[in-house]
Amino acid sequence: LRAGEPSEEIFTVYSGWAYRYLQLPDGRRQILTFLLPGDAISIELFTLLRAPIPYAVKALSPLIVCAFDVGAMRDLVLSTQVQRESLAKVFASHMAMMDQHLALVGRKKAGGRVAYLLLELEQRLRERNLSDNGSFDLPARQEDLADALGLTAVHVNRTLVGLRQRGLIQFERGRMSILDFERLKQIADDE
Amino acid sequence: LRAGEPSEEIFTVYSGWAYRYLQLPDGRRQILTFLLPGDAISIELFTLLRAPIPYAVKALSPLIVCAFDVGAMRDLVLSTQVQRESLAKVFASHMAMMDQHLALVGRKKAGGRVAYLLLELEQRLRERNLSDNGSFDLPARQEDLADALGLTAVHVNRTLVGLRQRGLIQFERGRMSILDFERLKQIADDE
DNA sequence: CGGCCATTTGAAGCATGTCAAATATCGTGG
DNA sequence: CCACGATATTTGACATGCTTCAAATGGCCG
Repeated sequence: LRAGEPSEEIFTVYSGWAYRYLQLPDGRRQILTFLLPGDAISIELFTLLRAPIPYAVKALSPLIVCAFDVGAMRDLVLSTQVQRESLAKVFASHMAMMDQHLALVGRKKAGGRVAYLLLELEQRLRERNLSDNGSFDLPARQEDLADALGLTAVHVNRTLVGLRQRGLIQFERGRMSILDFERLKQIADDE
Repeated sequence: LRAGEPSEEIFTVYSGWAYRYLQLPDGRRQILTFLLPGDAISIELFTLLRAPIPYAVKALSPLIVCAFDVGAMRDLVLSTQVQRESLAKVFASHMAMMDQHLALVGRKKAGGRVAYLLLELEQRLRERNLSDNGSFDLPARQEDLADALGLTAVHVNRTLVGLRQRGLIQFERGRMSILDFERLKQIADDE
């Protein structure tokens, strides 16, 4: 999805990963959210019709999405009290997540940012039964993690290697495992 | 407002400034949004009842707020098509602003961050007739700007002084003036 | 097997942070 | 109304975390 294009359809991720991002005037890019299976892309389209979205979306892996007509979807999610409650929770938890990311990027150093992101991804995947005991598929390259965390790919690499050497994580091409949740959480909090 | 406390009322700012922020485990703080006259504090309470808010809010200056019963407000904003449209726009523009901030903090250096923030504040104030030709009251201290931008108060100071020496802005205790919008925009884009 | 892309590592530079002290401004009580 | 203490801004010197540039290594796919 390109920034600025209005959409007649609203999508959700069925399988695979994608990401929402902003392309800056100077060419750099900030990844705003990783979109995982079960996530809605463009949640504002639940209530906003015919609006251009102010960001772009790209797939990180082969992606299967579900497409819904925005008008029909809007009528559906506003139709009952239960639906409206659910929608409100989707918005609220999305905003809470974005707030956390801002604090992460604004106030933590590399170690804490990487640790937090890994823990967050693992938790979101676990809720969807896509994490096997801390081990999960990670289609994002280190450069993608960097663009999400406000760092350089090189520095993300150094940080990941550091965590691996300390025995906290393990990873290879396309796969990540968290070995020590406790110490990783501590790093996410402290650094 | 303290983080974690549910609220029976939803507030809007009538006059004065406030800010939404997260307090991190290590004591540091990230300011998420400056709340200006006309802004709703806690927009998720428009649709979400009896939910604890995941951030705190503090006044930056003597503050007058309007308080509304959350239940009545929710019924009101969902009552008509026009109201629902307005609400959707409030949510969407809030999310777009937060996305921009994340990109700002994640991918720009100090000069660009400060320039962007000043331009954004001036624009939001101008829409409310609170900017006199680029000149406006700024109750935030440099330390507050720093906590919003992911920088140090010292470094914000150096950056501001730099902009002043170049003749782009002017400021004294509690007041800020933008002298050269064009060059400031250029810095916000380029740096 | 060869080429492409991602990861890894090293060395050097720069932006920002930290610490400390001087100056300026504000609010308050005498 | 002034003097004082508290708080904010400003400046300097130095430390450091992150970036940049460059090259080597490794994995994957055609």
